[in-house]
Amino acid sequence: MATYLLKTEPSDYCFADLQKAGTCRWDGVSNAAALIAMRSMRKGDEVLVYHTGDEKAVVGLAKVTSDPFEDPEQPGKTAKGEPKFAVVTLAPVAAAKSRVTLAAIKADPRFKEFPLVTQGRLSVMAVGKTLDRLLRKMAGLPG
DNA sequence: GCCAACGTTGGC
DNA sequence: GCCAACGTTGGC
Repeated sequence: MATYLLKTEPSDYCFADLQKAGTCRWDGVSNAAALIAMRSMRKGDEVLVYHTGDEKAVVGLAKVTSDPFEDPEQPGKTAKGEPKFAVVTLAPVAAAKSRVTLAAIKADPRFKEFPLVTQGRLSVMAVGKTLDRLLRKMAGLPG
């Protein structure tokens, strides 16, 4: 089971909205690198939710409740037959007991190659096992 | 197919 | 509000 990190602008769609709704379809991803990560997700994977804007912190954990599928609003396949604009559905797992800020992540040398730091504009990325464990520990999230 | 111009994102 | 980074678009 893999873990990913998803960025969102909290004024647009925040972790609290997901907790309130109980489920959501994570769409709107159009960046090529981010879509590759979306397509590699599988049902049962987990995602750390990161808020950009004023918060700039990991705020919660959610579960991927579907395999990637075509965005009904933008259907289409890639040359490989994968969904062009891949989306998944999510369900909330837990809010972070302690939000892990971007500043804290940047201050820790173990994150120096983490895409959140090195590729500021990437909105969906896989999180390796080591950093996943570390982030969950820092956030007070279940492992 | 290359490259310049432009737009968008996100941190400061 | 500004600026840097980077992706995308459009002309050639």
